[in-house]
Amino acid sequence: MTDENKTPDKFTIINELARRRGFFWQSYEIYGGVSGFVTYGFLGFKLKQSIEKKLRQLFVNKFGILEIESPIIAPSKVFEASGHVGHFKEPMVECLKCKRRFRADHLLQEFAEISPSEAEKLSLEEVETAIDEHKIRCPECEGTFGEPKYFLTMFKTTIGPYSEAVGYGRPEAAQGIFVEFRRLYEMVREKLPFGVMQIGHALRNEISPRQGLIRLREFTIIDLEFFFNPEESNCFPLKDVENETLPLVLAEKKLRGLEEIVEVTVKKALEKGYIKAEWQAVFMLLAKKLLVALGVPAEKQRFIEKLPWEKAHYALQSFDQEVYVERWGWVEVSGHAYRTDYDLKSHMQFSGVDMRVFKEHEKPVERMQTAVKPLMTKLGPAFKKKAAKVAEMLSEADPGEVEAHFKKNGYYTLEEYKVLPEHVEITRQKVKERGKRFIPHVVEPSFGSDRLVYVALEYAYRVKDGRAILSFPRDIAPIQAGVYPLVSKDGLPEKALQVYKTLIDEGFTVEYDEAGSIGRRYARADEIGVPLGITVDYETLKDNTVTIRDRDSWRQVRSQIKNLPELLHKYFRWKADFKDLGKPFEV
RNA sequence: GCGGCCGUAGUCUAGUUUGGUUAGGACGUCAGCCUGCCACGCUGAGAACCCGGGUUCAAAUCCCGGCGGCCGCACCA
Repeated sequence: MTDENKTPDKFTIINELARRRGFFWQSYEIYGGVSGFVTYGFLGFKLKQSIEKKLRQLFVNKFGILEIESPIIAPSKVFEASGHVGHFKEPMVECLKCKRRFRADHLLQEFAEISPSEAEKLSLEEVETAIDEHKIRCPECEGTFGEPKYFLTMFKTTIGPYSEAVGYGRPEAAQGIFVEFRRLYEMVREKLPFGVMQIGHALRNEISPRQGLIRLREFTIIDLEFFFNPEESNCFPLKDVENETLPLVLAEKKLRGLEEIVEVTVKKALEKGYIKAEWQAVFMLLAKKLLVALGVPAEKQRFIEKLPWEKAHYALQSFDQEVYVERWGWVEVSGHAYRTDYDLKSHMQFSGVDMRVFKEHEKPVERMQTAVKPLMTKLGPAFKKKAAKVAEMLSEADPGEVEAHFKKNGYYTLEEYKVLPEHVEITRQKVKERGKRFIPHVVEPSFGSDRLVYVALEYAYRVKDGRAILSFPRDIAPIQAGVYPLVSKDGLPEKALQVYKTLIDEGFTVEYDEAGSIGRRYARADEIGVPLGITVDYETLKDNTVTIRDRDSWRQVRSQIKNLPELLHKYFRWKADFKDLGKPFEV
């Protein structure tokens, strides 16, 4: 803490409030704390749950998206196939003089003109040799470099205590979906498009996580993988949203040094090719709506396109949804990547399991097929014991190619065997092709749950008469209502407790508080964002009415206790406004 | 990970320069009283020197290491 910065910024205030009131705090405090790990208290946990619930309302339920849960630890094969082992492990060199660190592969690209793909393949020894050969020095201070070392930002472990089997903590939940694709596709009865979502923890062993909920080593990721046929335009929700706008910052503009936001409709973004996949545009718009529902106005959001070298290895095109926060400016809250068939294709190669789906043509397509049929009566005498092997190789060969060789040379060679036209019979037959097999494409909206919690907090925070208020949208508030006796005597607490129990039975999240003065109780509730305060006063004892107080306007209305459940249900479902909750009440 | 600044109850902080009483205050919390609508008041209680080592008769204070925080650099697939 330095003296110059006496006025704390919102990040500091939110973190302090979060710790004091139990939203979240750094984990393992009794052992000095470990950076990059956070524990949510009761309120933070509830808030996070409400946010995830909101996302389910907007995305998941509407499109029949399946939600699953898969393990955090995966065998190394999974992340080798996904490309993460290759991309999370980078050779680094440190300048012995100024201690700055550089990506060794980047240095080689820049100063030794080694292509990125070649640089990636080099071993540590080769990297060291190449640096020596090209006499590469520190670009900052001309110092010499120490030995190159890998840094790996995935958490590594062994599966089984005595085992050498390497496992990794997942850096994203997406792979848990891709590896199960066959089964999931069966579960939706083999129909495209469909989506699968997973909310769960992910691990990234960050070098220096120092931004509270914004950058954690263990965090909650929301990965939604949406599978579709790239050749078929059946993005059914598109028409509902095509005239709504997205704030985009395009890569081509960024390249020219402009970070200007262009506000374009979904329709235009697709027509102009700004966004390459229809589903991606739809999810981006839904992501914008989600953030609005969490209290972040549209003008504090933007979608910034990643430049080719900024993109993840799996993405054809990707946008980061960013929210403006006070301390850091634009901060990513979700990523929208067009992953194409990258992941499924890769798992198909590594596992040998067919990840393709079959799509039936509307009408079977008929076409002529050439086949090369070995004539064993001729092959036998010609190749003796090797005849069977030759026959097998022939059946695997491309018939068109065999035929062409016969025409051109009069024979076809298979390894050391020379096959003559009389050894085989070439047939042509009509085949009906009923459909085709292809690998579905994927667009992926991926949210950082913890970042959503943080921006919801920052945007809910305001100060009124010197008091902190968290003005959460009513449906994400961790506690929905507080019930208070006006004074803690004359039977008011007993009556208030009755009201409290009634509301609990109705399924509301309610707190009861009788400590201190009524003003203090309102203040305490405002600070954790309780939208409604229900106060039992002396009138209540006469006519069973209570006052209801609005957190944001501090106005009050008066209503019958027996009507509370219905009124509150309507209010929290946005079917009623505060003024509809009762008759205006002035003290 | 590097450099700079820093670490005292839940929070903010006095004390550290110059080692020496029972580590002081405010807010919050809890209990009791009070309280007829926005942190009222009174009484009381609980609660702290980041961790480890060293120097010293004596360490919150000086030294070293670790952990953590803020800022900058690097990193953020």
